[in-house]
Amino acid sequence: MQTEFTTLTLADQVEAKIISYIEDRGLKPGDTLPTEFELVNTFGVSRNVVREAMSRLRMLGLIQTRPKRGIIITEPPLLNGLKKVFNPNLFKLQTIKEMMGLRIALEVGISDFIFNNRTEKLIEELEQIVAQQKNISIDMLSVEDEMRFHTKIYEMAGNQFIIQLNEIIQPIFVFARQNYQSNFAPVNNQLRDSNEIITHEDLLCLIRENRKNDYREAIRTHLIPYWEFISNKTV
Amino acid sequence: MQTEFTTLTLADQVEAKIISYIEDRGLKPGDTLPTEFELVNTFGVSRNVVREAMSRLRMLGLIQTRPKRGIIITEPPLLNGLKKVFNPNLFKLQTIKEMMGLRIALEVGISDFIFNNRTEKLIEELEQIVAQQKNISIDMLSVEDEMRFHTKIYEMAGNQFIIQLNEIIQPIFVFARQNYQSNFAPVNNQLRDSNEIITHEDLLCLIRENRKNDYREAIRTHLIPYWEFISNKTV
DNA sequence: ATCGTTTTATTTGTCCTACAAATAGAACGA
DNA sequence: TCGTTCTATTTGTAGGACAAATAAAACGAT
Repeated sequence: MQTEFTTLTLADQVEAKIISYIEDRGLKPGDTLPTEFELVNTFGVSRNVVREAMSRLRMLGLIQTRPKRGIIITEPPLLNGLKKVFNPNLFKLQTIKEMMGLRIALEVGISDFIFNNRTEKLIEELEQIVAQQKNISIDMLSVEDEMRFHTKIYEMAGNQFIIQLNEIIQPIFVFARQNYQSNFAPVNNQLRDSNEIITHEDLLCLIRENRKNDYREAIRTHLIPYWEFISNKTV
Repeated sequence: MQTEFTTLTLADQVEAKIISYIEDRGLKPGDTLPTEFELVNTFGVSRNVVREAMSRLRMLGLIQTRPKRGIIITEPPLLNGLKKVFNPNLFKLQTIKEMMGLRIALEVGISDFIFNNRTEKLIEELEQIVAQQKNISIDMLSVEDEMRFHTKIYEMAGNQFIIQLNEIIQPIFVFARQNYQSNFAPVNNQLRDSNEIITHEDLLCLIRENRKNDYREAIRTHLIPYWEFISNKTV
């Protein structure tokens, strides 16, 4: 499992053993793990090593530690790790494109969820957002307005995990617009010329009128610029 | 940010500061961080604390450490953290349903990707998989056959991140079939009675014949049992 | 006897020192 | 100039010490 450039430290090993320990015994949130001293004895390593390993699991939200009480297993927030490493500066273009791809797939894929969860209140909130957005140039909204609209769409879908995932990967779009602006403009112009642009207003309208099938088609069209971005081999 | 039940340890604080340090300076993979001793001095904490924080970032794949060379920033594998905490035993039902939801959304959402990436080779591989699968009861495949088919579908979509995400959340379906089997049977029967079942053979056929629009509809139908599972409030 | 308070023992959080192991870079030599 | 050896630096691991928190036990008053 270990590649030739990484060495497996004792902390790595202890960490893996603890994770296995939890899985193998089918432990559940609320159950306790052995104390640091017991772990030191069973693994035959220094307390430092055990503490490094536990520190990692603690960060991931897999355990909680309290003096005297010991180490308690908790239901982990699933995206803690992703959130911490999500820094577009560190990503190569391929990764950025894959994030775009994920976003397209999710937003197309949640269409059914939206219409299943649709409430008057949510629609009104979406109307508010659409009403307040301003074009900064022709058919071009500010990043913030874009984010606000799409975030609300995810909210309507109602899946907390997907909502969080969207929140975490949002910065990718700010980043892409800042760094690859030129890649979006031509597609937009082309779409406008052929009168194919689907605006937020259009999407809102379809949601309000409960036109599920039309929405599924429309959201795909709306996302075409991103699709072009990830398909463009020359960027 | 700190809730009333969690205390922010020094390691938590140092970890956060290092992450900000990387973001604020716009550091990139290959760049180096200060040495442990320098961090000890700048933060005024013990080496232990610094090491706990770096140990976490190391685990996430954000940095690499080597004697004499110091601490080097790397492009982080995005799903390291999720992979480590992904243990269905620890999840409440709501979380399991959300994972199901994610899977449905993704699999519906990647339809366009599949037809964009479709190659003769991949189609043949999918044919192989479908040819080798065996019914364990009427219209019911083994978990392994299910996995093999859908994993190949994700592979056809070609998005590495989504492929990894699918690999990580796979255990949820094994888990759900083992623990909530009874929730799938009635839906399946109902679908069979109304002759609405879409099999893997049907999906393969649509892919082979390049019938993109039909596939988009078919995959939604194919996933109805899962949809019912997550919509069922009484489970 | 019960309830509230104090004490005690345990456990994690932090600091420190020491040494081993790896290695980048300098010094050296052919 | 190139390959080798040496040196200094840096991370990895060990172990000891004490502080802080707190669960559980002991205690005391009503």
